Amino acid sequence: MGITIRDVAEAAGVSTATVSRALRGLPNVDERTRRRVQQVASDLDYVISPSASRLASGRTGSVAVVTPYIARWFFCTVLSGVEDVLQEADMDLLLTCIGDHNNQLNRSPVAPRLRRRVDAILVIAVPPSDPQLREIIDLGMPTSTIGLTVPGVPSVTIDDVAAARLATQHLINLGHRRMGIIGGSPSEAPFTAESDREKGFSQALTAAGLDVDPILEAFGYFTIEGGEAAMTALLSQPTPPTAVFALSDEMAFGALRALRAHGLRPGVDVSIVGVDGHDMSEHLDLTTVVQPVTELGRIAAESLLVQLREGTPTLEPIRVPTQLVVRGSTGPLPGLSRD
Amino acid sequence: MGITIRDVAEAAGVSTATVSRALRGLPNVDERTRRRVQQVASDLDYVISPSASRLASGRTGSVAVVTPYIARWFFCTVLSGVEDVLQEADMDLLLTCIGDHNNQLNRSPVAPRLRRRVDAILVIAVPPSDPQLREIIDLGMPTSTIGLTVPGVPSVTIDDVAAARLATQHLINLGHRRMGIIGGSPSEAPFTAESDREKGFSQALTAAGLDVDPILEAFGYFTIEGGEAAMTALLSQPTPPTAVFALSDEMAFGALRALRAHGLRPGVDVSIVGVDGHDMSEHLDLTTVVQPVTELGRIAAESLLVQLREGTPTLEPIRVPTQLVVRGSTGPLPGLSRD
DNA sequence: GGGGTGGCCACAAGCGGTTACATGAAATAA
DNA sequence: TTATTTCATGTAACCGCTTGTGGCCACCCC
Repeated sequence: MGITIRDVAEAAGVSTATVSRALRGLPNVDERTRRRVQQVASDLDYVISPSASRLASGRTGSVAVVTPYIARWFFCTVLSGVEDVLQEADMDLLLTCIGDHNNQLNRSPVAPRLRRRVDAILVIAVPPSDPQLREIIDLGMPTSTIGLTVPGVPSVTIDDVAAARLATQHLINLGHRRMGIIGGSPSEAPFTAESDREKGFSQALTAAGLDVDPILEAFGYFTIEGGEAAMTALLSQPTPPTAVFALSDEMAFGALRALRAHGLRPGVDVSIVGVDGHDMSEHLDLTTVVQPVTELGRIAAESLLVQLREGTPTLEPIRVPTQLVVRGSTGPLPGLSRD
Repeated sequence: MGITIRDVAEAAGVSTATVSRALRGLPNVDERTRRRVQQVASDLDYVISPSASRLASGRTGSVAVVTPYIARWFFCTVLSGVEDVLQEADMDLLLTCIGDHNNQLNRSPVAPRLRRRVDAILVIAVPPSDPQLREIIDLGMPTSTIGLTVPGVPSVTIDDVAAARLATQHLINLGHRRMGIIGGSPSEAPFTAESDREKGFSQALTAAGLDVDPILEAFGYFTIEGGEAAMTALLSQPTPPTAVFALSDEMAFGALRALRAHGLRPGVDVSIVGVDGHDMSEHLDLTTVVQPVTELGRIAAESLLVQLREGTPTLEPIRVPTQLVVRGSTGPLPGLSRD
């Protein structure tokens, strides 16, 4: 039922080899021949068979995106940037989830789902210690990571340490001294972002001559509910923090909610700052360090395409700048004289 | 560099045909032979070449998901359900965006991105009048839609009319009489959900003997900002509504924000109800009609797989039940005597 | 014991492209 | 003029799997 390259060749009066070259824009084809072939192909409504092309050439023309979550803001936003670039480049995007997506364990080997099916792989924000990540890297094909850095593998991230410092310094500048932090999870399989942001927090405090009080750290597991619980825990301290740095906006949303539940006003009684630039942060009036997430995906996809074309990976991690956006959830230390 | 079926055949002392049948679980293979082949294949770390298999069999083993947006709650949540099922079924998921994703126009033909590359297509919530949707249907391959219904094409949706009735009836039951609605956009290319929900709204009002006042309809374009603007417009009426039905949770979020900006308390001064069951709705204390979005994707994928296996599409639309979840954003008509 | 009847398997012809190599003509150099 | 490139195109051997056809053998039934 399908038109084949042979039909086009016949109709154009050339060999299939010429049709192949003409349609793919290869050199050594007479311009008039090329145009004739293109015309015939489009008249016949010819569509190349990807399977045949892939089999013969060894290239698949597709890129896999591997992610631990699909239905979470950061991940689907990255994905959307990636999709945009890949579509532009006429590449297929093969999407696959690993890890415990949707709270279900999914630890089946990922390599068989990828081998021989794609030319390159893009991995979004999994913990560097993830065994499935190892599998992927061991496949030895062009790979790039987004939101995490693995030595020897190209990556695109923000400078998480700097972002956290920025957020924390903002709180320090507002006069806060007793600073809390809402982390991801207690050390097991941390994301790169997680440990780096904690590091930045500590650095900023230390630089300002402040102590890092481990009692003021709670864990929110990067969810809203978790953030709420963490904030509640912090508020139940004998001397609660006056300002809290949440490692992600979603946890900060939960924290805001906990504040409200305690009758405390964000930015007045307690300040909260997040990291992400989540869509909702503006609407919840959250101060946050914005990272250009769509761009992260776009840049990673683009650099991967370059790598595919040139064969030379960009090994130095690509760092994308962030920006502090001050909103109502942060304010001066209560009782601080400002007149 | 890759191990081929020939290597396996040699090592197992059988023909490639037998290897092919053995590994795919086809009948007419001796159990002992099958086991031997499987053993050899796994010893050799053999991975079948999808391109070759596709070329020879004509089946691609992949399903396309076509969506107008990736980074929006409804769409990525559906996608995650779809991915889950497809992965389980060992099918590749080819993701492609159409329409104006990320506010950029993208009206390039979608058929060439799909033809010969997938066995079936899943389309998420595009307007039924979308020309790209026509293209897809005209491809004539197994197709199913999620969140919209096209005559003759299998679909999975909620009963949008009923959902809207449910929401509206809830407001009526609370004593509200002057009801506003935040719609998508003024009539041009409406989503199925859009027109159906408007219909349900009208039905409920009419059934309660109330008028549908066109002045109390504003448009929010399914975004938070749009919802906020729409609510602001409604509030500027000489006689603003006491309760508003928003066609989506995201628009309802915007409406809540507009209320707050006007110093009005949701559920006390003005009631707001949405549709979706968005992740954030609980945290924003929004009353909403919850639709099981992940399930929508899951069910659609499953029925598509059945169709692929049996060859018989389920033509009657599959309707998934919804549920009204009452939260703080709706309350009795202000001034209504309740003692 | 001859003619089914199945079960298991090998043979080999595709599937629809890509690409190394060959060819021949025109252009250029010697 | 002849030898040498250069360019456009054709030839044909794959790429690695699937599947229709047919062979062989064991078993069964009259």
